[in-house]
Amino acid sequence: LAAADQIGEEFMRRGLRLTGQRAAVVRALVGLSGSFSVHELWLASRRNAAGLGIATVYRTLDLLVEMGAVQRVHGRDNCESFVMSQDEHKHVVVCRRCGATCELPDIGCTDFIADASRRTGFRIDDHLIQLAGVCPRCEKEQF
Amino acid sequence: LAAADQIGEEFMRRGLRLTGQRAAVVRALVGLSGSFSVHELWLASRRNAAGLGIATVYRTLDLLVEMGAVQRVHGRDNCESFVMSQDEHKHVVVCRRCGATCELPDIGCTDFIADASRRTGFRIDDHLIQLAGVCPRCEKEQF
DNA sequence: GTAAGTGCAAAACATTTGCACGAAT
DNA sequence: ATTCGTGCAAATGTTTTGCACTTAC
Repeated sequence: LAAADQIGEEFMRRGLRLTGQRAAVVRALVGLSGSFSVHELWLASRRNAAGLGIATVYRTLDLLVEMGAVQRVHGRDNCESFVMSQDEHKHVVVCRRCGATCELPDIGCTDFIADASRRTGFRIDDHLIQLAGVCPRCEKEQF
Repeated sequence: LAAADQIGEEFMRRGLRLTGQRAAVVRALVGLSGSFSVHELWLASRRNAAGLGIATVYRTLDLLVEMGAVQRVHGRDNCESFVMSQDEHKHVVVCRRCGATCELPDIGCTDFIADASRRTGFRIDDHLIQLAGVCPRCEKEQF
């Protein structure tokens, strides 16, 4: 996919080496649909690079988050999932059943945030908005 | 505080015993302003109950979350903070500097969520909205 | 050639659990 | 009395780190 190449270039741009292991993680990343755990990403990456250590996945994931290619998904309790983020900063809807995700533009929540700022007096400069539910496909497949 | 008593009653109502340790945790809880970690709650609770084990704090915190008296606070990365929640389900604004929190009513985000549902086709039944910024007090205290 | 990256194993944490003892009803 | 709750310590699971070895540049 083109997305993988784009991320690869971003590594270079930042003066980071695009090693075989990092490329393997990135290729696995774009192959995974929806949200995933570190462990899942590790398993998927290993198919592209035998013997890949999980520590490398953690280290690469840190970089990917830092460069905005991946973002953390927060559940009501657990927060150990991630998703690839197509663009800059988007909100995400996660399917509680299959983990599928869908992104949403910022537009629409600005009023809400401005109002919150007005009510509380806080200077609000960051927000975490994540919706959860059931995706159309799972909805159709009955229970 | 009255809040502590109210939570104490909720324990009884659920057929749970209001032990000295649980009361100590609750008293510490209402004393803490803003968000706190498990460890911080443990330290504060110990002042009310010497020798209190951290396992008990974890267990009590689970109950408090279950009964809606406390909710988890999600940061962009770490998710190990909690806040006391006055009412049912509210959104929270957290001060990145001092951890102070302020709650917001659901009203205002319903349009946004309805729109998200329309756009994505998901049946959305849960949402996590947490804003971050700087509180008025910290803002005044310069840098 | 050299700095950056990797795998491995150990360490560091955070959280949960089993169990014998103590406390509340 | 009997059940429920607690402390302790061990177990668990996850993430980080130190270090010798390797690799991309």
